[in-house]
Amino acid sequence: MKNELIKHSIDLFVEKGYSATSIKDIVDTLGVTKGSFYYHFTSKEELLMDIHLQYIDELLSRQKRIVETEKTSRDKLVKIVELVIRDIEKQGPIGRVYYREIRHLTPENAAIIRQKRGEFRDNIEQVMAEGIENGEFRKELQPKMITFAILGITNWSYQWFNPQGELSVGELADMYTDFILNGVLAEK
Amino acid sequence: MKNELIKHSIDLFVEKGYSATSIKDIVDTLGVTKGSFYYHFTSKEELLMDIHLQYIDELLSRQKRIVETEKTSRDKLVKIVELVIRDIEKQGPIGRVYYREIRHLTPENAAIIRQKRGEFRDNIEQVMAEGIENGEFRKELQPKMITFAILGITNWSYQWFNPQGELSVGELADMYTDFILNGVLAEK
Amino acid sequence: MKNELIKHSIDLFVEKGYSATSIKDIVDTLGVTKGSFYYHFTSKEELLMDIHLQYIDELLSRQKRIVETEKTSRDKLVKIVELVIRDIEKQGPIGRVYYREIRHLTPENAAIIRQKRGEFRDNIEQVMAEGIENGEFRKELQPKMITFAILGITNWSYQWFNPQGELSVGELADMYTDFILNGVLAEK
Amino acid sequence: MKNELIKHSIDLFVEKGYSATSIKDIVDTLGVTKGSFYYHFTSKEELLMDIHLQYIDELLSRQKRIVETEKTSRDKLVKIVELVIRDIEKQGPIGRVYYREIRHLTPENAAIIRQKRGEFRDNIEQVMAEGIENGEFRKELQPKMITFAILGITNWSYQWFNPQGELSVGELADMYTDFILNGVLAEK
DNA sequence: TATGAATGAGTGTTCATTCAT
DNA sequence: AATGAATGAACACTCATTCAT
Repeated sequence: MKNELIKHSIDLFVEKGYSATSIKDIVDTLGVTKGSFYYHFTSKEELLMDIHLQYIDELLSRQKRIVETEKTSRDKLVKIVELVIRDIEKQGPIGRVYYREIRHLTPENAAIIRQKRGEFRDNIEQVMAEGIENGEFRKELQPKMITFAILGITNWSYQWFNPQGELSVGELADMYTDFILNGVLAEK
Repeated sequence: MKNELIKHSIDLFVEKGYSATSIKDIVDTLGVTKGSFYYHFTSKEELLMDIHLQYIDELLSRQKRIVETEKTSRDKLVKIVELVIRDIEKQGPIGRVYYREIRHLTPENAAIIRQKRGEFRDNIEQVMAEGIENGEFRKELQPKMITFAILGITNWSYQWFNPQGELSVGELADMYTDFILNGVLAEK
Repeated sequence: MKNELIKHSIDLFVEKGYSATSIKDIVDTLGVTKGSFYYHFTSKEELLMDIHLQYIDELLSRQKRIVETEKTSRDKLVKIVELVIRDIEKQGPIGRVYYREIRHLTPENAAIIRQKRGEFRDNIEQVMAEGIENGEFRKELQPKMITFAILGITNWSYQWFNPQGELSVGELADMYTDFILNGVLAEK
Repeated sequence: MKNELIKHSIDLFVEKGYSATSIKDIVDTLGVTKGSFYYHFTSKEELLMDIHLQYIDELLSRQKRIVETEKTSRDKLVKIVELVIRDIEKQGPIGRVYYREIRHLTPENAAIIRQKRGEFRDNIEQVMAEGIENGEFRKELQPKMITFAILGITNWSYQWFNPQGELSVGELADMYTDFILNGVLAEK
């Protein structure tokens, strides 16, 4: 039930936004009552926090595995980009909620999520820094700014990319890793 | 007065989001009454539409001038990226409202804005296509996808970049044009 | 201008009711502004009072002439019924406002109108009483109740009768005077 | 609770009219909150529709029984008049709301009510037509117009008759059936 | 005469939340 | 684990009225 509630509320949050989605909207799609919702969640915000946590925690753990497994900075970067892009299909629309509704969390909860987001970003930044250091990436790059640029490319895809369209997530991932590598790889 | 209302509401929409900002919030910051708001706007949504129109129309007209003035595809691309990045400082926080709140427009109004967004994107796409054709840009690039990547980089900056921070908009623009050019320019 | 305002507001009051008609509705149909309305009327209620007064005063004066002019009770009654029925066409929809919106007058103004309504009713009642006394009408009738019955027949016509329909006001008046006379005239 | 709300709102609608009665007025008389009102009704108009339906449905079903039970046209007519007049006391002031506030229903709902009103009128018309055919009523009568006259007499009573006054509903009913019969019965 | 801008109280309605059952 | 009823604060919006110009 709790998972059902989460699943349906994500769809609604994507479609109408968190503020514009009422508890009634959520429970109506499941045919249960509001009281039932409040048995499983103490507040609407707790639900939102659950969604955020679930998403970022999975992303972080998979990112960690990549960093530990891959050898070269180049491969680490490629795999992380692929992770985020391919997730558009797998995790579905949750990503859009994730980037948009953080301001509706309480300051404390927002801080927790921001910290985890920071971790994810820091991990990319570190890959960049290592790559620059070991000569894989160009020396002039500023790891922090390039990280934001990469996140911009990938996150923005959640806004416009349709996995059911003419391009598959795989093709999009290939295209973008290619583009990014061209921007960062040192000339041979 | 109408302009004052627009200005203050942008700040509030940035901070709390459109749905979470009440008309009362807006008029209170100006010390006027709700009745006054409704003298100038027929609805909250009209205000949001005004904000969207004002923003995209200015962007479009400046983009048009760039495309007409600059000679090479490279310069066109550089200037457009600069236009968007430097706007973070000039137009201030309005950009964040622009990308986030479109779903609160009526379908008709949203369609109008989406069409103008499409124009802006199409213009970049055309610059890419021209550059590829005349040999300035790499042959393998897909104009459409690269355009989305560029928009991802620039738009995402509205989410995190602080013009009062250690980096100026000018420096960020330089960095990003450099990164993008590296990704698209054909080897010499 | 004042007369224009009265004329258009009657139409709106008929259509939507007094409460549901706003000053804005009224002035919009004339293309003027609210300030203009308040130059001519001190309040919305004053307008309503004007409408009531105009209507009842004309009715009363015409009724008075009938009572003074006609000889028999029967003719007095017939002419009064005709007066009210034929007015559906002449005065148009004002009658419907008259009977419906009196409760939106201030108590003082409502009292004035009710008193004039009372006069109109009393005059009919007196015709009935005279007719009974002089043997024209049946002895068993109670003037007061019959008066209300007659007013019911005539006033109700304002609710359903369409002067542009298959029946003319003249025909309706004939039919109803006939029906009423059958109910009240003493057998010969 | 729902019934309580209906009961109290009828009183207020009678007194001040539908438009001039606010939800707050209604719930304040019961000491509950607006939220509670909206738990039971989806809108103010739904409440108005409920009132209309409740009234006309009962009237129609009782009218139907009369038409099926009574033998002569005369008796049918007498019983129907009595039904409406006696209802002033039983159903109380609801009748006044019924005839006055129909224009505040949505067009769809108004159509439903108007159709039921039409049925009630048609049933009387048919009694008239039968009575004329079988010789009980005068040949010259036009069933439709006489029906409106009868409805005028009875409905108007809702506006002025006070069941607690000097006359009882029974006496009023007798008086009016007598008056109407005099107007319609064929001479013997 | 008329306007345009503003007011402030009020309207119908929504909604997150509570709680006895 | 879930319901049905209720709350109360908030919301977008309306409107009669005022008033300087």
